[in-house]
Amino acid sequence: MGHDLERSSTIRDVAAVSGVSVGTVSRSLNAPETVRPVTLEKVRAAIKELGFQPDARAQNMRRRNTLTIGFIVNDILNPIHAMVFKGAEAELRESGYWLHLVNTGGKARQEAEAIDLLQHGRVDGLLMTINSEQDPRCLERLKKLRVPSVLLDREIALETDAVRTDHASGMEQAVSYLLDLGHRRIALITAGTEILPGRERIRGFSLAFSRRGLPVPTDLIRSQSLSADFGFRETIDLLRGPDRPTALVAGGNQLLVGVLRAIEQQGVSIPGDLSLVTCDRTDLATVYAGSITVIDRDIPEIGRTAAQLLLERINGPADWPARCVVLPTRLVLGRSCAPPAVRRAAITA
Amino acid sequence: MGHDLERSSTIRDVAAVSGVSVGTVSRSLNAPETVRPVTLEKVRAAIKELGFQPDARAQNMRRRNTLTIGFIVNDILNPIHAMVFKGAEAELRESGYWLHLVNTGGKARQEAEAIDLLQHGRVDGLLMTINSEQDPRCLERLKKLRVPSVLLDREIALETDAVRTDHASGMEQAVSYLLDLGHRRIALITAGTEILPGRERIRGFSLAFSRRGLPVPTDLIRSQSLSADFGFRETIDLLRGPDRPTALVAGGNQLLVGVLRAIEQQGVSIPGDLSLVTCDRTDLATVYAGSITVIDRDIPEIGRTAAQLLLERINGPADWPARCVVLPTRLVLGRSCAPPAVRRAAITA
DNA sequence: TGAGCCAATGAAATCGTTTCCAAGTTAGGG
DNA sequence: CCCTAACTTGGAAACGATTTCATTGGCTCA
Repeated sequence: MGHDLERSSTIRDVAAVSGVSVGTVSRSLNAPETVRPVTLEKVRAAIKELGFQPDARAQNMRRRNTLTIGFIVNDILNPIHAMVFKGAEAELRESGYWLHLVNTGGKARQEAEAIDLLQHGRVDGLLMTINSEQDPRCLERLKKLRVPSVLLDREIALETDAVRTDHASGMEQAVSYLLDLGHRRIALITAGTEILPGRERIRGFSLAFSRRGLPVPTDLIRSQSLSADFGFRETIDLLRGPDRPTALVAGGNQLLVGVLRAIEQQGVSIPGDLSLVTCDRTDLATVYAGSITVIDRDIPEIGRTAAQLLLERINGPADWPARCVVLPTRLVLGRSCAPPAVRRAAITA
Repeated sequence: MGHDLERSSTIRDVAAVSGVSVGTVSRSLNAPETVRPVTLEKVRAAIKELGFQPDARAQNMRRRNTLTIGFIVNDILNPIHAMVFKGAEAELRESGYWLHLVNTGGKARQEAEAIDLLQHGRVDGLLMTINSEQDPRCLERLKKLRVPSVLLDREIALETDAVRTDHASGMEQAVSYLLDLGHRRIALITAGTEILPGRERIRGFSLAFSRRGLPVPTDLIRSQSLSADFGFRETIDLLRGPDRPTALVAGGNQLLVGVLRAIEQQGVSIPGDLSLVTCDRTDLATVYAGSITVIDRDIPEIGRTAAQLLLERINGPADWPARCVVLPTRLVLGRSCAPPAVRRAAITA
């Protein structure tokens, strides 16, 4: 390996070799237009000869920044988060930033800890999908945050820049589509109301019914978690229950995994026995049953937008008011929806 | 937001408040057993009063490390990479390290650039899945790498620590299983031979045939890329071709996406018309057709192992010889394989 | 030819820690 | 009671860059 064997050269070595002062070397690097061409040439020759590259640690120290952004996320395995990350990274790398990725597993303690540790000179800014919107420990940390930050698809009781998605409209549109097809027993499985997407999706779901003067099938709303396990459990329960739904909306891409597992296990045919809508166009959603109807959104755009907000906040004046960008959704039809079959349950209703 | 409004307190402020020298404050933090209990108490009180936390930039500067590891990867959206990341992160965070995640998109230029820029004090070590095993630019960079590094599932012409997977055995086992079922026209779609997994999978594939004295169906080997698009194209081609295969191995998890897309499009039934085996247990693989038979491996373990190798390298003597750990695979049966249907092609054969 | 100005450069301070060294303090043994 | 050894502590020198300030030198213009 041989790393660390010979000390790497410093700006002082370059100065010595090129016969100028360290200040001049520094200026040659950071403001070459202020140094005489002939001097610049000497310095550059020395730099090349020594293979010099400035030490990032020393630069961070002196410049009082790190060109690093912290990206705090529940689970990078979730393709949504990975796509947001990619969007943000593409944007930030252009401005010379690196990303610290921190996986919290959604646990409040880990989240609080991450926020804490990333302070004090480790990062210049933060992009985060905090799951514990109400957790007092996290809120306290966030309140005394000393670096700019952007919150992704979450809402907290603080003035913070944020990028959100209009989940409510998307859900309303999807449910309206199902209602148009003739469905009434429509089920929704989604996150708990402690996080924004859960609240918004339930709001959109209910709105679609109430706008038409129809009663909201509250017995079919299962709102607790975004995990595949929860999706599996609730789908089984819904399929086994009396007066079972004719349509189901998986309100989360991980939930879909559980929902489909249950559907496979129960031998339910899509869209014959059950119409299915999901959120976010993942591989699974595009492949299964020849493609599932999906409430789609431009995920990388979330990351890009967040990155832009953050950069503006970092470079702009500190006293700007907090901004919140809400991105749209659109319904992309697949082959997973059809009018409900006329079944006993439907007739007796 | 109010960031950066008041300068945060330094170790000097703490020293002033507690009435001791900066050296003592530093020792209170880093070697509390060497400072008198009563002094320690004073210092701790001052720290609490001021809300002091040491500046990471200055620590990095002085200690000549950053407690940061670079993780260079093709595409974090690939669940395999995300899982490896999680495994590595869990391990490294325990030792106090953070991870810089860099997405290269697999382009040699980006990879070379990432290696370059992460040098010189930005990270203490590197975990990477370099795609351009042969790219001269990358090789050159890697050769003069000044930080410890571990290569993931790749092979380069350099002495480097590495973690690999025994793809060949896994593939041989899978193909043997298909041969046992009676298949002879078995197709393989996988990466090009410029990267290790491609070479190894083809080797294992061929081995299974030759061990039984059977001719290797080289016309059914499609080795070029791990992308979904390639999987789609080649599957369509294989299905349309004369004497079409009765079994197919998707040699890569992203390839599977394309393979399934083609299968859905062509209305092929699994396992009725075609037996299917894939690599790595992704959501798609566990859900589709009630679960696909898979050449499985413990992915997080790759990350954990790599992290351990790296930590040992960082803390150990610099002149250890390079080590290479090869992790095993195992075949997990799903519902995607069956004996081949007796078709015209099979009869004439 | 000399005053004045601008551009280019060198020297030194600085960023906030850690760490080395020397000095001061305490305790224990003779 | 003194001497030595072992603890504690303060002061100062790093770490490697950036940046300020002062100086030098070369020009221009009167």
